[in-house]
Amino acid sequence: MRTKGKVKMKQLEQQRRDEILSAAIKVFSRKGFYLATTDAIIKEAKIGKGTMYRYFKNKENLFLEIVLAGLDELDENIRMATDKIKDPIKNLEAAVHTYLLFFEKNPLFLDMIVHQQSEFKKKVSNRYFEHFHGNIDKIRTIFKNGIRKNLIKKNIDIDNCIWILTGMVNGLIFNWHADNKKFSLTQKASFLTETFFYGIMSDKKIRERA
Amino acid sequence: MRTKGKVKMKQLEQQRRDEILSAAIKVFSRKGFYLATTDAIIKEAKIGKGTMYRYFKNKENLFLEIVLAGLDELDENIRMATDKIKDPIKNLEAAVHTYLLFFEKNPLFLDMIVHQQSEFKKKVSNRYFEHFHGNIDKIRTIFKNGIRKNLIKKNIDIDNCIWILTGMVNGLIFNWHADNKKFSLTQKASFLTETFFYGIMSDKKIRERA
Amino acid sequence: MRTKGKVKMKQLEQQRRDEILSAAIKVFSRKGFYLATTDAIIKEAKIGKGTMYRYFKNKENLFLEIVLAGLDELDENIRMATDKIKDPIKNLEAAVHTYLLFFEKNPLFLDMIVHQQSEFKKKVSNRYFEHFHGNIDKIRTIFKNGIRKNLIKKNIDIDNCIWILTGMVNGLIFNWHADNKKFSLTQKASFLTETFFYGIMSDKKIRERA
Amino acid sequence: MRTKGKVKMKQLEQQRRDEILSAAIKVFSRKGFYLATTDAIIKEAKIGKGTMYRYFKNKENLFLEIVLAGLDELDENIRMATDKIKDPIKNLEAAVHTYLLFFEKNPLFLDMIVHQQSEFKKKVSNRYFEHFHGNIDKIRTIFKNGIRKNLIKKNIDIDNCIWILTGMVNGLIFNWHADNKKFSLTQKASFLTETFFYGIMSDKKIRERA
DNA sequence: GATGAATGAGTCTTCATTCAT
DNA sequence: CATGAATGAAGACTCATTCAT
Repeated sequence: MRTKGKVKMKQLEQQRRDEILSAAIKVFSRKGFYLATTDAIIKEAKIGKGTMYRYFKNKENLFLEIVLAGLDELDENIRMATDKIKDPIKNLEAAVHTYLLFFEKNPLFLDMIVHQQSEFKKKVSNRYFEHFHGNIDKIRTIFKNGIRKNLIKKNIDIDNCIWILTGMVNGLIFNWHADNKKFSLTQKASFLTETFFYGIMSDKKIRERA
Repeated sequence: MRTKGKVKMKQLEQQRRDEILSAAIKVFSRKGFYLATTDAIIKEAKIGKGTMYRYFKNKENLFLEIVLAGLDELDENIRMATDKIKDPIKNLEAAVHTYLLFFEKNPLFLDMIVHQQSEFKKKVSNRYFEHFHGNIDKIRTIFKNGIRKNLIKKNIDIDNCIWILTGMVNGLIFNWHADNKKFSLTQKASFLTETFFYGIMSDKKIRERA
Repeated sequence: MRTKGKVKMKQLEQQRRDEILSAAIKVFSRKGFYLATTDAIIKEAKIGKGTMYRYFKNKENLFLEIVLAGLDELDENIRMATDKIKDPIKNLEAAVHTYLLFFEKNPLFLDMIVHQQSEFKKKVSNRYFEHFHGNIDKIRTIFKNGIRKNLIKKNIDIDNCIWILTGMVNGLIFNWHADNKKFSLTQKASFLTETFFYGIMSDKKIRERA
Repeated sequence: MRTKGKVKMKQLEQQRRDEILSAAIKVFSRKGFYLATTDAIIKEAKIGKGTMYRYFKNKENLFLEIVLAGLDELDENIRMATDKIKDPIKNLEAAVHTYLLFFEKNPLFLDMIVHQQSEFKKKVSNRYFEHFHGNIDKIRTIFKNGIRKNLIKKNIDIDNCIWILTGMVNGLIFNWHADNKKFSLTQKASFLTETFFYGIMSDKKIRERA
């Protein structure tokens, strides 16, 4: 009985915690950390100011807990998805799929991490993608030429190619930044394009496939 | 005469502008937008508060001008580097190289865009890269297996492979986010790994190379 | 029976009250009124928040009750100690002794009344007693001179003298403050030193003693 | 010219500082440290919130500066008043007089240090001085008896005596508290009354005076 | 044109008090 | 009756922006 009561309490507390976390994710993803106000969070969670501080030490901790919990879940998802797969290729495929799936299923989580500010961001990113889209047309033309000249696979989806290539490049930069710029970006450039063009598979494997 | 005077003024003004921009880049890259104070910027630029507001409407505008000027320069660099190159493959290679070179030469610019906060960021990113590095060991093992089984090119640099793969994945996600999540992430997954493994080149081209 | 039950309840209630008071004294004396939190008090008393508010209207009342109870006890002690003593001198001596004894036995009670804050207080009082102790050395020298010149009793304890003198002065000020500054401080100055030097006894009494 | 300008600026700054200090003294003395709000202080000083924080790091620092400046002034006053006085008795008399004069001239300063809260304090101190005044009548009677029995000087002002005695006692307690209760209160009791009754002067000096 | 003192709206955070369980 | 989760009023402090000199 007593145990039950305690469990019930814990459940209620856990539920309340989750409600706050859920509200915080919404607000953080909409506004980013700095523009998200505690007022907005408690209003979203429909609780009083003090309640938020009962469950979380402060705004920063609340944010951190969300991020860390997300990363833990992502870890666990990948671990489970790849645990039993012996074939290295399939293992990587599964990991990549799970990783992407996580962000697809938790779009707010990604927003939270990347977001800076709604209005502010728009101004930057609008202009940023003006820039990108302008170039993308050029890149598209280049790919078309490559295909026409039979350099590139015929039935390939050009837009996919572009996503992948720009993803590779931006991702490399992001990794470089996150790794405190320890390696040289440009030294990786040729390897990057080499991989993009020819992949990483061995000749034998390629021949087998053919 | 008057024109000359005006030009001189303009030059001085331009110089003053550049000094402020330079100071702002330093501060923004160190602290991120929200933790960078106007006080820190004017102190770095050795000017008065009012002067900053003579040259830039407000803090946000100052930040935007830096970003947009950077993007313009990047655009121009790529345009110049690729202008005369007809071969699509070489064109892409040049573009990628120039793109990476820009961020390598302007590390503060990247910091400015990505940065959140020194201490705060550390807490998130430490944990974030714990997560990453833990997984990277696993991935490394997988690659070794792939090489041992003659699935993957023998002399490949595994760490480069990992940088490229994680870069592809994170970059795809970043593009997806920046593009307002219009496409499905997981639907790109198989194409991503396919490209990573086999590249985008046509069989003919591959044979020629061989 | 019912009466007995009630009495029992009353006893329990009284005991509970005393426990709360005792806990509150500890916390108030450690932290002072404003920095003492109700949380700290109920934790010290090992009771719930609501219970405290059952027994005391609010934090202020709890504090007041402690002070007033203390003063009542002090009154009672003095009354009992002096009740039967007819000789005015001895009566005063007994009263003073009892008064001092009370604070000596209830150091927390004094802390409660005087305390401001731990850290904060330290900053003030450190500096305050720097000031005092610096002067005390000077005063000590003066007393030594007085003794050497046979102005002051030979076997007197100089430090005691200083305690008494500074006590007289600070106490006068404290009384003046507590009495809403109705009298003139400096007009009391000469009477103060006169008393300190020659006491209040009549010449006859002094001669008798000699 | 430039020097003058700078001096003028410094003067203006100093003046502004003094205005804030003056306003803060008023508010702190009325309300005590904890109940004094920064809002009340800036309202009293007729300045904006930020201005206060331009001149003082925070509320605590503002308070401390006032106290420490007061103590420094007090020190200096005493030093000047006693500097040239060789006679130990007269030196002490001068010091006591100057000390009391300082608090008489700066009643708000004393309030600031001693104050706790307006309304709150009243409740305590009303009751506290009920207690005192009740006893004071008793003490007055005792003194009258002492005079009637020719134990105490005939023309003495009884109320002065009481002020001095209670001042001695409370002051001793205050010193004891401030000195972290290192000595025994009651052991000082007999010395206290002895001094109160007979003073500290040598027999020779007393005889001379007679 | 340059300066930096002044401003006050806007934030986070605390804590006494209440009241449903 | 006891409890402690919930509340929100209140307060300290920051910092982008303005404007008199």
